[in-house]
Amino acid sequence: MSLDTKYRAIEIESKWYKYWMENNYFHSEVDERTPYTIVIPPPNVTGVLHMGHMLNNTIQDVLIRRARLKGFNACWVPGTDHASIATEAKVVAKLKSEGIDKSELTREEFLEHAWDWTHKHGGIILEQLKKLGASCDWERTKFTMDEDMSASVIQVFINLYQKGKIYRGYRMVHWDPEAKTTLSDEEVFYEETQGKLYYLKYKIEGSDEELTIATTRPETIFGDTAVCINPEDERFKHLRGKRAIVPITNRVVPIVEDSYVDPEFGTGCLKITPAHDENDKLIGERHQLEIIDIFNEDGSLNKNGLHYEGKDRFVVRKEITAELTALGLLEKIENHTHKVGKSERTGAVVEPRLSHQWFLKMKELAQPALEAVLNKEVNLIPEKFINTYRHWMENVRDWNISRQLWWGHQIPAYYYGQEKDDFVVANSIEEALKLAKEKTDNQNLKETDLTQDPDVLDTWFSSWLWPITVFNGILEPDNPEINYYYPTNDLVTAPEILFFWVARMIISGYEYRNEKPFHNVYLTGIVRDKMRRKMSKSLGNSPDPIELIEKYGADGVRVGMLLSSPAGNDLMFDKELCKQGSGFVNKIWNAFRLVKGWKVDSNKKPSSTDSLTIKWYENRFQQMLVEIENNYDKYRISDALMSTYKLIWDDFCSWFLEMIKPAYSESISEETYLKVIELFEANLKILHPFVPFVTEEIWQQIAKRDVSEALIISTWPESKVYDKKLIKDFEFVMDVISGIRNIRKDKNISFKDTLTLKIINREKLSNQFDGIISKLTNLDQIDYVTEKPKGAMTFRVKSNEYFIPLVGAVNLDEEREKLLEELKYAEGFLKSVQKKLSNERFVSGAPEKVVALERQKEADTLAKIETLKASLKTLQ
RNA sequence: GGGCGAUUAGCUCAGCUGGUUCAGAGCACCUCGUUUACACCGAGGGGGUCGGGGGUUCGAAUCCCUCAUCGCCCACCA
Repeated sequence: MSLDTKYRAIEIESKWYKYWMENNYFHSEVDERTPYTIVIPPPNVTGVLHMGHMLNNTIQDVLIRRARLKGFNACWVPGTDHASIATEAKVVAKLKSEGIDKSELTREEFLEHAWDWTHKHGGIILEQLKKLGASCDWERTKFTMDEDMSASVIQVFINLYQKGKIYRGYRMVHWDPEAKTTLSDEEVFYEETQGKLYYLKYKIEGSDEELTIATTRPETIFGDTAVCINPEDERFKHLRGKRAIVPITNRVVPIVEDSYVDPEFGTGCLKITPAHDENDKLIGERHQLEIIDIFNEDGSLNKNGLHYEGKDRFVVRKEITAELTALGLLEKIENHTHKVGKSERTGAVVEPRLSHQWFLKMKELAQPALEAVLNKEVNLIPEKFINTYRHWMENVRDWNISRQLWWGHQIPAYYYGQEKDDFVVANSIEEALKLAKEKTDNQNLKETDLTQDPDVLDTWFSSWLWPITVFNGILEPDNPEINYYYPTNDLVTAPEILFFWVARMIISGYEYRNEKPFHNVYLTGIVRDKMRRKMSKSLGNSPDPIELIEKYGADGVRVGMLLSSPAGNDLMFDKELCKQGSGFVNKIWNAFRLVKGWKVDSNKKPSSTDSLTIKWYENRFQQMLVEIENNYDKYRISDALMSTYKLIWDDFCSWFLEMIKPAYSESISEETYLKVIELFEANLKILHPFVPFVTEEIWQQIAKRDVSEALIISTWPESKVYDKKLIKDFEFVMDVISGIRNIRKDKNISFKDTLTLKIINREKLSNQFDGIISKLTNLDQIDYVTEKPKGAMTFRVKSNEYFIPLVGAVNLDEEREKLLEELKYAEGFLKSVQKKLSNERFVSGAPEKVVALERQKEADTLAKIETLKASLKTLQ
């Protein structure tokens, strides 16, 4: 049976994934082993896989597979997030396309549609993760709106309310007029926008004087309740205590003084619209100004907008300009670039809006979470994020947790009256009724007198509990699962959600478990295209991950993703990387094909060179293993991969297999063969986290394995001390081989023609390597000599000289030229070393070790120069 | 406006507390190659005054200052 030259990823990958699933290797139960836990950053339930997920989950899978091999009870909990705004927006859009408006539906009807949508599209992303090879414990799959998850969220809300951490406030919030909901600060992004500065004239009451005010938003004049000047500003001194007339509305408003006003900007006076600007609101509070809200929920003007009622804010901005011009109240318009806040979800320009919202007090809660990161209780990788984290946590503001949506966890507050405080917080209407009766002392209250707050909680208010709730640690804080798996080990996520999510999980961890949620946070970079643009659907520059997998194989894509993604650095993704990845997989496959094709002879005794070669690779493997482990320990996953890659490609394939493989039509001794297989298996183990499929395939082809012997659950190689001297000797040998190959190349001598090698062995390198050298360079003879032979090509390794006699092929001038060049370099080098050594201050100032090293260099170079000179002489 | 990190080969990046892992890796590039695992291969090779300038030091890619460019975070002046 012969194997394909090309590895066929698709069939093989689905075969093994199925096998792993059937045998439940991904599943974890509490047992006596040490746990190693990762909770997945739950993707949006109706989302599809993008490159960011690919990167993220590849890293998680590498970590979890390695932990599994290392004997930990590895548990990777998957799941999805209900993604309140994003999902609701999708459902609304879908309904709209069917001609249904959300406002026509009752809450219940809408939710039914939303659940339909969720069931239809939910979980697609998890199926895609399976294609990538993600070894999640699928039995543990969680959804943030599962019954127990929801109950946990509600319980936490009630608990925080009872602790006085949650309050209801009338605050200026970011309003998304398209989604008709509040946004948190984090959900708003600011974009540099070319806008205009409108100079409006306000008449002064009882005079002909006009006051010009610059504004970017002329449509908000309907909400103006004051005009403000700086008290220090001499120009407006005479206006103190007077009143101004707002254009169009002709409302008379006071002129107030506040140091907030920058006399340098615009005209030095400001119109105050407390309902629609955070700063204006603060000024309004200081001067007890009236608040006039002029907008509807969708960003159109309400009745306060007079004849503009019902028109969109941007339409009004245009039209009002015309009206103001007609009235002669528009002095001028200037271009003005400023940053405009937009909704991350819908892209709509955010409207500051006053409304009743629920808030979580953050200052105190954040304290332990801040300390945990500062004292490395929780490690951020890379560390550069600690600073940003600290900055944010020290300036944390109260968290607006209510959203004017239906899809999500409905806030468990029940209103029984019109007054501000006429509500109770409870986890059921029955309990709410009981509490309301107690609070009001009114035993006649009925359930129908109560209305639950229509708002739902911010999505992050459920995901901030994720590491706890996936193990049911809120409802049953002492259950064996949470006690065993929590705190989790590593969290792998994007730096963009460091504050949204990571910081808040740390906060809730300390609040509810009195313990961090994870030891380490690995922050990946953003996946960008070659032009450094963030990969996004709208730009259309993101490849479809599934297509990539189909083209390059999951193993290939995994390697491609990891080849260039140091923690915290953005990844410039290029399909070429996947090509390199699949090339690597193919290389491994072909190495197996080679070994598999050998004729094995049980009667043959292993040669001494074979034994030596095996000994070398065993030691080299150990040396590289140290490096690989080291990279993992520092979470340098790309480096760990690169070290593994080089070990397999260079050391194992290019050197080891070439050294060990039997000559054409010859057989290999069984003992040697078994050793090679053993080493191959060790390779497979360390490769497995990166390329799980091809390694399992080869593993299973090497021998018939029963279910308890699959590679995925085998054991990571043990670290042993290794022989450095042997490795050094082999490096030397490799240099010799390269030297011979160079001569073949220079002289255009085919590999088929044998050569004779003569050696002046000053380094006393053992002749036990001769077999290896002649095998890889096709020598017919090796002679140890003391005199340089005539008419030979030559090269040196350290002070050893190697000669290959070639009749008529040696060009003496060329040789001399080369030698002279080498000599020149050596002499220059010597000069620089000696200069250093003759510097009194170097010798006395530098550490002894360094000086000794320089002296060694000097001696070595001197010896080399001698050799070169001797060689030159023989050339004369 | 405030803070943080960057700038090393054509590209993506390593270079820890200043001195043989000090100028590196992978890819790309160029040359050569039907050596019977692999052209998703093999053997070679070119390529950087470590962003500019200054300083500290016997010695700087590495420490300090300064300028330039880029990126991120936070706040936001109408």
